[in-house]
This record gives sequence, C-alpha cells and structure tokens, in this order.
Amino acid sequence: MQQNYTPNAIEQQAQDFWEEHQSFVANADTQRDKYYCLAMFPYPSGKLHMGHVRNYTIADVISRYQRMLGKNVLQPMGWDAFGLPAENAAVKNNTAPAAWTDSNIDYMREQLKQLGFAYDWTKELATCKPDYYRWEQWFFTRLYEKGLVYKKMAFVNWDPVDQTVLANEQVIDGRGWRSGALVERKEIPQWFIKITAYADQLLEDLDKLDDWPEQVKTMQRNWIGKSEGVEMTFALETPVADNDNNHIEGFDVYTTRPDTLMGATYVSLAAEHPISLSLAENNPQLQAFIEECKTSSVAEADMATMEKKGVFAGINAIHPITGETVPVWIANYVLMDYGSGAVMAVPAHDERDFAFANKYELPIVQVIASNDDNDDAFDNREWQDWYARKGNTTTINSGDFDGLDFNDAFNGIADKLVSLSKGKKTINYRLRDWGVSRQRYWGAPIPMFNLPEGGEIPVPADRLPILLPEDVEMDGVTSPIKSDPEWRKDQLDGKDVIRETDTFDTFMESSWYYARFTCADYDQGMLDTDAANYWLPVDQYVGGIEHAILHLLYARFFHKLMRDEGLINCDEPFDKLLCQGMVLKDGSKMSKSKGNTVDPQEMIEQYGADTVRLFMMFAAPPEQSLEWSDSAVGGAHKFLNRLWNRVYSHLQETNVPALDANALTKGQQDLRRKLHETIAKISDDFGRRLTFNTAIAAVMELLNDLGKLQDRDGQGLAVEREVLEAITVMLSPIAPHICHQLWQEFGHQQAVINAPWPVVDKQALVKSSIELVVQVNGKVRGKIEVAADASEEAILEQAFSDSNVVKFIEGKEVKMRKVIPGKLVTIAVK
RNA sequence: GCCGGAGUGGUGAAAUUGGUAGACACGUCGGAUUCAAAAUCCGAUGCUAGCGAUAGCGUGCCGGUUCAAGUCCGGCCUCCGGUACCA
Repeated sequence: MQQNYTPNAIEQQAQDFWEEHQSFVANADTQRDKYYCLAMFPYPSGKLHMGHVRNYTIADVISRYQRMLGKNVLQPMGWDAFGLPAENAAVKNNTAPAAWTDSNIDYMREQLKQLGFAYDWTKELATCKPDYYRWEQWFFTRLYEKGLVYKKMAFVNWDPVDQTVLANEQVIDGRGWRSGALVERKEIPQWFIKITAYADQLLEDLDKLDDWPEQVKTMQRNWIGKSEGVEMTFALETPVADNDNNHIEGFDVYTTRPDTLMGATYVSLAAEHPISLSLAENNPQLQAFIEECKTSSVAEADMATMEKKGVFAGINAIHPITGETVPVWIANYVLMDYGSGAVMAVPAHDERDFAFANKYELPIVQVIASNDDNDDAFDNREWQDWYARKGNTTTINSGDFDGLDFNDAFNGIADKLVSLSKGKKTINYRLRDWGVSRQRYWGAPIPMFNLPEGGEIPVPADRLPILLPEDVEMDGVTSPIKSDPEWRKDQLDGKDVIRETDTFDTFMESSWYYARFTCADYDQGMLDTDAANYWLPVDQYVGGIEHAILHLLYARFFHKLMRDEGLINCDEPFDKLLCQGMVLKDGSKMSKSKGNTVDPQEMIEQYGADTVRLFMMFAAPPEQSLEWSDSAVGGAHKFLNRLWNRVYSHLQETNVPALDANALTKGQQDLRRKLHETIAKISDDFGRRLTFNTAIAAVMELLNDLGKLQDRDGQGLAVEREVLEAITVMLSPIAPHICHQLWQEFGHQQAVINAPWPVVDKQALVKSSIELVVQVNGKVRGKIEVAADASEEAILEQAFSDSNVVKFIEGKEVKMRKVIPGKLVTIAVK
C-alpha cells in the first residue's frame, strides 16, 4: 500500500474499474427486489453547480447503500434539455440552441463521471432529441382524442416594443428586460390540458404518499385548493348588450362564504368581463381604466401586491336575496382567468374588500359577531381588523338568517338561493388547466395542423415526430420557426395545412422522463410496458424543494394520464420523496441568473471528488438549506487523509489475529461496543432518516475513539481491523473511490460495491453500567453511575446521596421523584 | 398579498418520541514535532463570575402549558422557497 493518499490517481482507477465491469448497468430481473433511485435531471446550463453536486451525491449515497443491501438498483441520468436559457445563450454566443445544449451536455457528463456517480449511462436521454419528444407529441394527440386537450384564449406578457411574448422572468418591475417597455397583458389562443379533470384524484392520492414530506403535500393540497361554496347569479338592474348584441341579464359569482352574503354591499367585475367591455363602449373613463388594467404582468405575485383600484361601472346589480340594489364596480384585482371573473364584496369581513370599500367610500355592514364577549377581534378593535371566521360566531343584520352559526348560515342561505333558483352549492378548485403553449423556439413543436377553413386536427401518428429544425439563427426576438414562412407549410391527404408554430412548456418533458428512463431506447412506443412496470414507481426521488408544486404535480398528473392510457399500472410516480434544501450563496439561491454560483470543478481538481462529496454531505442535513462557504472543505479532506493513514499504519502490522470477542480487554470491548453502536446508527441514518451529516459525524467519532485505543497489541489489532473495515464499507456510499482502494488494500477479492453491509453484533452492545443525570426542579445537579440492571429504589438512593444534589434538596420538601429509565432521575422540591 | 419552510456558540451544525443544549467539524488559542515552515499529532474553546468545585444566564422576540420546552400551544419579527411562461 502506498503511504500517501493520492485522490486523483485513486479516483481514476476506481472509475475505470466500474466502467470496465459495467458495474451500474441495471437490467429488469423479476427474481430480485428492485430499487429505482432518481435525482431530478439537470438543465444543461453549462457547468455543474453546487446544487447539482448536492442533489446527485444524496441520490448516489442512497443508491449505493441500497445496492449493498442487495437490491437491484437503477440510477439513471439524463438532460432536461429544452428551455429558455439556451435561446438567450445562443443569441449571446452567436450559435444555435441545439449546438450550445449539446456541448454543455458533453461537458457536464464528464463532470458527473468525475464525481463517480453510480449511473447506468446506457439509459441516458436528452429531452431535446426527437426519439424522446416524438412520444410526447404522440401522447398529446392521444389526449386530444380523449377530449383532455383544448384551445382557448389566454393572457401572456406582451412586450409592445419588441412585439414578443415574455416569460415572467423576463419582466422586471413591469418592464420588458430588453426593451424596457411597459409590459401589457395580451390575449392569444393557446393549448390547454385538462388537469382540472384530475383535481380530485391528485388531491386524494396525496393521502397515499406516506413517504412524502408533509410540507410538500400541504403545498399541493393548497395549490389544488378544493373548496365548498355557493355559485349564485346577480341580475343587472338594467341588462346590457354585448358585442354580438345579445342581452346580458346578469353574472355569476362564486363564494366560499355564503354566510356573509347579507353583508355584500357591492360587486366587482374583472376588466375583461363581457359586461365591463360592453359598458366601456360608451364610457371613455371606463375604457381608459380597462386599458390601464392591461399594463401589468400576468404573474400572480405582481397582481396580488399591486395597488387595488376600481371604478364604478355606472350600473347596479340586484342582491339575490334582499332584492336591494348594489353598485357594480370594475376592479383590477378581479381576474377573468379565475372563476367567473366576478366577485361579491363583503367589506366587513374581508380585508381586501374592506380596504377597497374605505378607499371608495362604499357601505360596510357587519353580519357576523363573535359569541365570545372577550373576543377583542370583534368587539374592541377597529373595523379593519374584523376578519371573517367560521367558529363560535353568530350572524347579525341578516334578516331571516340572524342568530345562526357558520354551518346553519351557510346552509340556510344556500338553500334559500336554491329555492329562488338563483344559486346552488358548488365545489370549486383553485387549480387551473395547464397551459402548454409557448411562443418560443427551443421546445417540442406542438403536433397540431391548422386547417385552412379554420379549426385544427392533431398530427396523425404516422406523421410524427414534427421535427424541430436545429440549424437555425436566433435574432433574440422571434422564434426561427415562426419567422420562417416555409417551416409551417405542410400537407395532409393532399390538402394544405399550417403547422402549429408554438412549442410545448418544458414541464411537459420533465413530467414523464422518469418513466422513459426504464426503456430509454424503446422505439415501438412511448414506454415499454414490461420494463416500466418492473421499475416503477420510483422508490426514492430526490430534488430541490423549489419543485414542490409545479414539477411534482405535473409529473403526478402525467403518471395518471399514462396509467389511463394503459402504459403503466401504478397510481403514483414517486414512492418516497426527499426535498433537498437549496445551496445558498450570500443568502439567496445559487443560480446562473443571479451570478452567484460556485463551480465545483476547481475543488474536484484540488481535493478530489470524494472530498467534495463528503463535504457536501457533512455540511448540513439534506432537507435544510446550505449556506455555501469556501472554508471547511479542507476539513473533509483532512479526515480522508487521516483514514488513509490509519489504514496504512494498520497494514504495516504483520500479525493481526482473528477476532476473539471473549478475549478482549475493557478498552477493546468499549471500542467494539462503539463500533456496533455506530453500525446501528449509520444504518438508520442511511436507510430511514436520510441524514448523512450525522452518519459522517458518527464515523469521525469512531475513528477518534480508535486513535485512543491503548491496548493495540494482539486482539487490539483484531478489533482495529474490524473497525477499519467496517468504516471502509460504511463510508463507501459517500466516498466511493477511496473506499474502493482501501478495500482492495485489505486484500479482499471482491470490490467494495459488492461487499455486504455490516451487521450489528448485539453481544457487543451489552453494557454493565450506565450514567444517569439527576435533575432538581428541571436543572441538572449531578450525574450518577449505576448498574445497568439497578432497581428504581437503588437508583433513587444513589441520586439522593449525590453531594451536589443534596445541596439543592437539603431542608426542602420533596414533591416528586421519578426515574426515567436509561436517561435521568428527576426530583421536584419546594 | 397568498401558500410552505427556516432562525441554536465566532462559523457549519447536533440533540431521532417533551428528558444532560452545543455531538461532529471549521475557526481561534496553547502545546508537541521541525534548523525553520508546511503537514501531522495532542489539549482548550457558549457567555459571565470564580484558582477551582461550582453558580447564574443562554436555542429570533413576547407570553403560556409542564417536575422538565430548541422540541408543544398562542401572538409577533426577520429571512428563504413557490406563486402557474426560470428550471
């Protein structure tokens, strides 16, 4: 064995070994338990960043651990290759997105290989390749045929100077990022997939996901936002005529709080509501306001925080129960996309309505009161602090509905509306259908033909894929397939048709890649059902918490769509989910757009991959965000050096006897107990807790204890060998290269990746005495050493005779004494 | 705005089911080794008082439950993520 630890040479040798032996190629084998471990695949932005290293190391540790438990492990890797940054980079570097993306993939693939991840590279895929996106196009046409796809008008951010659609990210303080022009909302036709048809399934199946973080399930539940309420109609006092000269008699509103209906003192309509548009035709002031409402980005955060404004529409509506008139307002915070584009306003019990009512001097009527006389929220505070609440309240000022609690008021008013034929109970979702149209180039073309006589049909299966041309020039504004007048021209059955020039949202590709990995080369269909059903669901999915809602919800949705297409037979794609925290630098997410990334390459070169992996796992538990610091990496390297040196000096000993557990000194027994406690802890940390930082700390403690071993002769060396070999195996998922080498140095024929996981020797764990803490009034006042099988009386007697404990109980009345077995003795005095 | 998190020494963190707050590291200080340095090894290290034993204080802030609270409950503050076209 060489005396010095030389990471670069060792890592190359280990990687060559795995490559040569195809160690991580996984084949379906129904005789073996499978384990599919997946990390969210990267966007090929150029280089790996620390977030990638963290993500992929976590998944690799889990994969390698499960392999050592004997599972048939699949861990694939691929590229989420379509997306906006490639277009920007192509313009900047005067290249094409395809060429830029391919070269990034080549570079990043090498980086991943340098980090020694146990990937099955035979299953690599890139979503920008036709053999991937052709199946996505096919699947979309299938969804169309099933009625799950439709086209409708929807808003986008429009840059009026560049005459282009902008992503939310490209809108900065309400202005286009290049032109600086005020962004407008513009309505254009777009394709949608009916995720709302699966809202209930997506909600209910969350309950099956026992191994998902509670916070992610909560976020998804809230996002889906199922609510029970009432839909009702407000009639207009005077009907208005729409563009086609049809009379509009009224409008619908939805509320989850019908119990407050008697406090509705005005109603608000969206600027784009047909009534608003109709009234604006003869009202220049209204027209101007509607125009003003268009100058805002479509991002929800912008809409929700902008100043709430409105104008009186000049007409009244009729309250559906009282028959009284209420003024109709046009307000910028009511959105036509959501619900019916109209809301009732109850200013006494809604903060936003209250602010609006105050601003425009609209009436405020309190209709619920607290039953609790001491409840200052209702009785002592100002109006604006009166929030609607559902418990322990009584309706007031509500005519026939006075004196009711929430449920009775809800039902009473709902029933009344039904009897008047003016409303009904309804279930509503916050979730909206998934708009998949993008007016960009670098994405999968939407496989639809527009017909000259109007309407459209899906591209027939035998005409797929619709290829995206890769050799293009980007002007930075318009998609090359939109600016090329020829690309869109096509024929179907001898008739001219026009191809759709929009491309898919890139969330489409990332919604099913995990399934395609099971059969990446399959060319007879979207999925090879046998392979997919063997490997799915993914046993462990690992990725950033920033994907908690969108990506994970779309992937769950796609999974159910594929199930209903007969491609797979399980209900959910990801059995266990680990959401890693973000790697932050200077307090915010490391990202290319913020320019605060740290390139791991330099560290790999300086210290080797094992050090980088060890440091990332040691720095913080996986689910916590991690503030990057350049220091402390050296500490991880120092530890690997120490381990190497310890093994080296051990292997200089020529006479290491076989272990005889019955012939150990006290010190040797103590070390051996520590070893087996450590095996138990690390197995739990790797298998259940997924806390790699504490597993590493336990290995460090063990190595520290080994260094303190006094009786190093004879059986001492046997224990030392047992400890060092166990450390080598247990550390191998985290630092696989050095452990691969050390395992060979111990003289094993098999590689460490094929070594079995160490087993706890229960005999080694037995202790003769234990230390207990003695608390007086909750404060630690002493420590006592007692026999492991000591009786409660004996323990108490010893506790009461501890000299420091005596100082705190002398002359005082003992109110309580208690032994918490194995932990402490607690005494309360007065 | 709304939804979901986080906040513990100089720093990263640990405390798994309400039971010894600060394991394991980084850094700093002291020592050994060395001609010297690097590397390595050993020791100390929450704050305050004390030679020490020990005591008081201490987990973002205010309050509560409990023999016992970083952990549970109520109310705040700050920061982070998401907010449907960044991925």
